[in-house]
Amino acid sequence: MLSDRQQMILNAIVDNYIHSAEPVGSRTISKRDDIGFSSATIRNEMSDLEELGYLEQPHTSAGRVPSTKGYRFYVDNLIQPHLLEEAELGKLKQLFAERILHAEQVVEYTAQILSQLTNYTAIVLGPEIFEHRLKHIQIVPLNAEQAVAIVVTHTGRVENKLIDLPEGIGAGEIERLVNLLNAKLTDVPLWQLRQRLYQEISGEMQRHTEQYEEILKLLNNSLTQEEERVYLRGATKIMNQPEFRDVDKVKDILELLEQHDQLMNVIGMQGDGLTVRIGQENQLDAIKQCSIITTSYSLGGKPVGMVGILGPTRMEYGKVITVLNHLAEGLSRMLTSQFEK
Amino acid sequence: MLSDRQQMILNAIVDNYIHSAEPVGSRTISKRDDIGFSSATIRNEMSDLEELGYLEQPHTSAGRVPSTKGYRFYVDNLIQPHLLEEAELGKLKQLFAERILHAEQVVEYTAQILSQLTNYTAIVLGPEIFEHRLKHIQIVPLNAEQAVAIVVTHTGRVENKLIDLPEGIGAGEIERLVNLLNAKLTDVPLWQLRQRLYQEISGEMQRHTEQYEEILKLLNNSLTQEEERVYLRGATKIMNQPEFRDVDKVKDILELLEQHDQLMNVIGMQGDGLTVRIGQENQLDAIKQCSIITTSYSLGGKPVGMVGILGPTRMEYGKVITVLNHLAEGLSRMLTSQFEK
DNA sequence: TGTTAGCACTCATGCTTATCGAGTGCTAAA
DNA sequence: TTTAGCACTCGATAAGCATGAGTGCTAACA
Repeated sequence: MLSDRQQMILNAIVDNYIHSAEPVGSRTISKRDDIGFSSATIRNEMSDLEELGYLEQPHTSAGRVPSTKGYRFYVDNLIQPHLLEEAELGKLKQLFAERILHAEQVVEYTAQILSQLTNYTAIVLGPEIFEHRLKHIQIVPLNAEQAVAIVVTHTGRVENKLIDLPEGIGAGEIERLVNLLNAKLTDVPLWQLRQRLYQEISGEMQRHTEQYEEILKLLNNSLTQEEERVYLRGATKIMNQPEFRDVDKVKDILELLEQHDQLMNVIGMQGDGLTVRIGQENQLDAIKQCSIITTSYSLGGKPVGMVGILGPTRMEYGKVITVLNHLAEGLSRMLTSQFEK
Repeated sequence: MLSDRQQMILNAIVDNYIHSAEPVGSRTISKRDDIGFSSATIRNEMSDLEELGYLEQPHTSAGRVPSTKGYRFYVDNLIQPHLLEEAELGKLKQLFAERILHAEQVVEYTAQILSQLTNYTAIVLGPEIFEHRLKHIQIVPLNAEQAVAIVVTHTGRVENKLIDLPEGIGAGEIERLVNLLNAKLTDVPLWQLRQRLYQEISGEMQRHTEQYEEILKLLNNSLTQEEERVYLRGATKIMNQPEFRDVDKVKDILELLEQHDQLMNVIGMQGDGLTVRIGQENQLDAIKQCSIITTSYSLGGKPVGMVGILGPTRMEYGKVITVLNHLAEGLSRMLTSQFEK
């Protein structure tokens, strides 16, 4: 275990490095007000901390830089609560004061603000609400061959899909089917739709033509699967970091971020609650020099989505964590109050 | 006016530079099979071409590089038809063979393929169909306070918006209103909706409560304005270009591309048909070292959207123009056949 | 008169060498 | 246990130099 003094020094080094982006020397530390030792003493401790794996030296005559293990210790044990500025809090409050927005829009704004506040890349996922309950189904024929199928959930989410109509089906028949579907399936959770579709309707079905069967299949395929949505903001912020002045490094990261399905791997595979993944701890090579902090937000106590920040390992952990917590809490409150009626 | 030989040499230089990204020397040109002159002769011509403003010299003892004026002449007069490879044509055909897709999805795929084929950044706009005619309006109440308003157009586009309900309005009343709206407004072009809403309905209105007025206002505000959609793919491709190995240059460009409203300025302000905007000819500083090629695609002969490519000034103009033409034509055909029924 | 060979000149690039200084590790004294 | 002192390391920066691609100019040639 690290001694108090070692922790103090480690803390000072990480703090310093986070703000300077330069390897930290012993003298820099000994000059700090909160440290009362000479540079020689610090040097000895630093040497020990390096041996223990908390620090690294880019080369012999350079200062020290925190290792992944060092950051990990910092995040787990040393981090101090960060106070947000008035202006920052204001922005958050403003976001949560918005009304008349779809959940998706809220989430989109969230990403925007998150990125603005932290100056890092924001990734926001969801909300993936398994409890979406069917509020209304509608089929609008466009012409003899095509129609738009629309599903509205109790949360106000609207999904739509273009479908090919079976040949020779009339407007009246479609209307009858839609009425039937609405009567039988309203308030059914979307994830149950598939089985209920056949359970409830099959009895009635026999009295109708096989054309219904056709349409049901289409509905089944197209509307029971909700697409997950990822919002990405401030992807270019990473280029502000001095350690990413290299086009090749940046390219790998931005290419990763461009693929939204990959983003799910980056942010989605984390547990609920606050998670910090530092440097090497990341699976994907492209972001082994980055840290990712995520947390989940919830609806009625149940986690439904994620907010996350991607930045350099040399990230302002304290601030980001505070912002994320605020945001997730506010989002949860907002969603819950809006949809739990 | 440039002599035939000058044109030949300019063509050779641009060609060479496009593929090598290095300033082109007189010897390189004189060695080409299609040029039968010594390097000294070429040197003289190059000197003249520079004086005329078609070429530039990075420094005294370097080769020549085309100026904006040089590229312009190349594009306007020298460019030779480019033949697409079998595989490339295949990808395009495959795209146009897709069925049962919303126009937006087609456009999204288009951007994807465009970027893949050219290895540059693809920007696709639209389709902005002013002729969208109303097919169906629906209002689905979620609870006592909120509802989702949905508009379906004859092209299968679905727009939706969350609205606050006036206090004390009942489900029956909403249904009556919706029926009225559908009866009166079906087949009205969206852009006329605003005026027709009041024209047609005002007579009926007087018989109903002012709550209708409230809802009409909401519909008016929220649904008559269609949002334009920009699709961006392959933004990171610019980093493959040797002249963009500099993080600061890249940053400016990517930051611009991140703002979708700015993209409209980049791609939208062009005329119909094929447009090439080279380097300095661009308004925005961030892309003064880039070229943008755009063309419009149409529905029933009327331009409704744009496809464009953003790359370095040193762009493969011939190939990009060919691909864009193919694509715009195919898209137009596809849209027209799908929606002009 | 147009073309080309020849040659001196320019200048970015890459390599080597020297200098500088931040920072270290070790030793010995306090 | 702490710290002052000192030799040492090594990246960063600058200076000097050679190289070579490419030019412009001149003079000879067809």
